Amino acid sequence: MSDSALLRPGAGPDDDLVTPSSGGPAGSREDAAGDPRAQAGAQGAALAGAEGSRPRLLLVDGHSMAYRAFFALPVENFSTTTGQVTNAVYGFTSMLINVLRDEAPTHVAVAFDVSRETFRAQEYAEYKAGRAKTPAEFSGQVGLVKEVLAALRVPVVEKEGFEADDVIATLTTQARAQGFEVLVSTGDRDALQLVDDATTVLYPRKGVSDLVRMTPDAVEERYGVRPQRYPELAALVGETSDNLPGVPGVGPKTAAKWLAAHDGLDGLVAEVDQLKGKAGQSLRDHLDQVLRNRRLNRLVTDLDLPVVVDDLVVAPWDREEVHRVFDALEFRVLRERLFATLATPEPEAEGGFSVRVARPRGAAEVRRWLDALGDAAVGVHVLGRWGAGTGEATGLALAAADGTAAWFSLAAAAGKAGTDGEGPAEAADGPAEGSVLDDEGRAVLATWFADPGRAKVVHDAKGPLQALAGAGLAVAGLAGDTALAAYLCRPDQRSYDLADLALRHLHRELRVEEEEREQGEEEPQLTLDVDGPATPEGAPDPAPGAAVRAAAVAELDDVLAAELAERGGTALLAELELPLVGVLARMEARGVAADGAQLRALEDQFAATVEEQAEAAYAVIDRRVNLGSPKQLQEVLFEQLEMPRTKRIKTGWTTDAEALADLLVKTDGHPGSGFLVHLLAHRDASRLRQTVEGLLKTVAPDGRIHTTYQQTIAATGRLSSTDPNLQNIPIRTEEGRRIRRAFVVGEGYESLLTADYSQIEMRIMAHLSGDEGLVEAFRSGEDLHSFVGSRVFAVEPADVTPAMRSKIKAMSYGLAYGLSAFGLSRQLRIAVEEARGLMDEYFERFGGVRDYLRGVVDEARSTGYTETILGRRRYLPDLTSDNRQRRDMAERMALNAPIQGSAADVIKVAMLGVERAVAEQGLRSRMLLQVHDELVLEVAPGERDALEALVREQMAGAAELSVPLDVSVGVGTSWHEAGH
DNA sequence: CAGTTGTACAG
DNA sequence: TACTGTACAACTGA
Repeated sequence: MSDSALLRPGAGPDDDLVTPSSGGPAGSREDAAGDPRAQAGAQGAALAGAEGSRPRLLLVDGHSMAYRAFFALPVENFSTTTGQVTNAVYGFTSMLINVLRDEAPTHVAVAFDVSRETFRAQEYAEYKAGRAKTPAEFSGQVGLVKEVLAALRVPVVEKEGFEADDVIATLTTQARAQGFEVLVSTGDRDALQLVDDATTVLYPRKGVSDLVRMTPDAVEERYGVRPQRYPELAALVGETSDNLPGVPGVGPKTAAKWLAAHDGLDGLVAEVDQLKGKAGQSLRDHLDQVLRNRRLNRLVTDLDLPVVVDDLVVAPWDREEVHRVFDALEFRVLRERLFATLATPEPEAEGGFSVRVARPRGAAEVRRWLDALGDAAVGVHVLGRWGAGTGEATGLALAAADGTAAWFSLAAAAGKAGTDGEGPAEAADGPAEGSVLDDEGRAVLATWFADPGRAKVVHDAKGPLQALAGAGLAVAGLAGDTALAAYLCRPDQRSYDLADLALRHLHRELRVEEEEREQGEEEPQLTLDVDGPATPEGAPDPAPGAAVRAAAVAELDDVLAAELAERGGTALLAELELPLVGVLARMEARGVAADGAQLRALEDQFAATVEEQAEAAYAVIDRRVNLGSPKQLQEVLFEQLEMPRTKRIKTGWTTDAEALADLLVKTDGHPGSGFLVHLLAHRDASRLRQTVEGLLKTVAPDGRIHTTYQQTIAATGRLSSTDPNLQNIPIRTEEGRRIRRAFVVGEGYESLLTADYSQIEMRIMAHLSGDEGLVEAFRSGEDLHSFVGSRVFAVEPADVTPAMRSKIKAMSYGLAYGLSAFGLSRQLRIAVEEARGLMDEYFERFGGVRDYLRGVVDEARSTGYTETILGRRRYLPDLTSDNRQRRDMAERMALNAPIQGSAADVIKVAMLGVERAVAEQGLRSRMLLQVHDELVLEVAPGERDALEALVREQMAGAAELSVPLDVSVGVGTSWHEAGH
């Protein structure tokens, strides 16, 4: 196997590549996909068609089909947000899924060419020469095709020195001998020589979705010869794609006629002298070339391959890997199609959960049950709903990892349940009142929940905690959160769904495998499945499903804690993220007061401006269009008004504000420039109106806006804010700032206080890089950008002009984002050369920064991850991608992640400190909002000075850096006034 | 009706 | 060809 490779997904060197072995305990490996048990027994069952019928082998020429797809699908419609072009992968994958579905093969493989150094090129140096160089955008996709195949567990077969066709011919020959039916999917006509009664070539007619079945009759109809004769015909006619010239003056018609008349090429050659006319002479002149063509297009059928046909049994695909790969490629629809059209193999799941559900209701029962729990953390799963800072719980399950579980019905508000967040939407406990926890039982449960010594583990705890609080159950002792743990392990994931985690880390489906009643329980209507028979009252019994989830959480907690420990994240979870859960829950619950009247007045005003500007714009172009439609705007600007084209985007030319401003400068005096002015004004007002309307919709009955913080979204460790997003309230324009004025101090409080870190990212960069100049800049207390500017431009700090300062500012911040000279030149609207000069000068003066930035990428490349000051990791596998776009993107992420992430660490520490100190000092003031480097607090009467001191101390002291953490504080009756 | 695209706001 | 997010309207396609 030294000169060939059989590539299989996630296979380490020890793996038997072809026949997954069985045995080995679950969890014995880190990688769920590699768990042999997960696959055992499922072989062939997933995709196979009618069992017992003739076996069918599907062979695909990977290179050929992907290449077809590359030219069939427009590049501009297929690329990821990171810029990776995916048209070939998409087309190939789509084709593969269709063929697997339609043909239901029992065996499958994809063959690839290994290199151009084939025996054919050795015989004929011009073989395949003259082909346009493979576009780089295509080459980069071959690896991705292989990733998809790995995820689908479709074996890839290659043989050094041979083409995919030879591999296919060899496998076809073997399979036919074993009585297989064979399907060959390729865009290479050489494969037509393989066609016979048992072998069909699926040849792409147009693109890759439309495949023609080339049977012997179809070949004959199309080319006039039987399939075995096809290569003889091709030898005569030539094959331009392989740079094999044919006999001049001889086309397929003549060639077919000759072959028929002389019983093939051998006969034709023997009788070549008898041929008449120009064509005959031409053949005689080119006979050597024809014979060479025939040698070259003869496929090799006896290669020594590392696999035999029996190894190619269709295997269940790797669900986790499919998610990962399809996510990365942003193939949402395709993934849906995969799961919808090809029965999911469920390979990773080896079963569900066994639970024994008790239903204690009275105090004694509850106490006895709780006491019976060991010391291990207890999984908690809450049913109910939550969001925007509040919630109500209708029931909850507690479970130990061994499946011992209890269900507690809190069904006070039955009937309208449905959850916000991860829990299943289920009605409140259906059964009669008797099953609801009684008041004394509830009190016992409340005591247990409030006991910090009783460890609880919850999945995505913030919402459930709010729901429990709504039910009078305050929770202390949150010892784990499986969503947070998973996030810290792999912060780039799209979601941390409990079912997915259970599958990935426990290799089990989130379902009830078996439920036993607890000893002494008399509960006749238990059902075995959440979706199973309904209880007499008509509602499904929520207990088993909740119990399973609680048990899964308890079990997952152990596994994830171990994984997190390996990644050095234990303290980060226990000391930062977990304590923060409660802090965020309280901040959400508090909300921030909104001045409704002011918001409504703004809404009217912005709406009026929108109206005016729209009318004015229509007047210029003499018609009404939808100014919010980029498509219609393009028509107006570039066709009707014939303005110069802007930057290209997928759907034409951009109409974004930056481009329009450029256009305005260029077209000053142009009859349509008035349109631009009104359009821009319309955009601004319309955006502001939207923002205000959005905010108004979220004002709660208490007159406050309660955002929801997401703790597991941003890959760098930042929080995010949704519904509404309070982290992007306008501030840069005067109009926008008026919205901030509508965020006001609430009743019973005297003011709002904002406290923000100044230049925290630059300070972190100074700390991490240790650059002496930058460190000195911060220690000097001088204005940062003036200080840096004075060094870069070699002038006194006082002589740094505003223009110089703003250039420096842009550059300093850009550096942390991986800014290029090109990017800087665009940002500053200066020449690339000038930008490059600026950067060179900058790095000359602050060489430590350059060394640091370089080093951080190098280290990430070798370790696979970046790290923040608190050890928060971000894994960036694309750093070693052979695709430049992806690699560059990953490098910029690597530059930015430690800086942005460390800043996130720092403010999170500060938040814990502020919350704790406020409590310790017995202040009534409270923290309301976090905006990445800023905290907003509501000041209780008389506490202003104490609060300011406390906040400054906690924020400045949140980390020990080599430069001071400067905090600026402002106070006022609105967010705007408190700002600075 | 769900998903994608373009635009725009924040740090 | 600057990182991290969220929201919205328009458009697209199953």
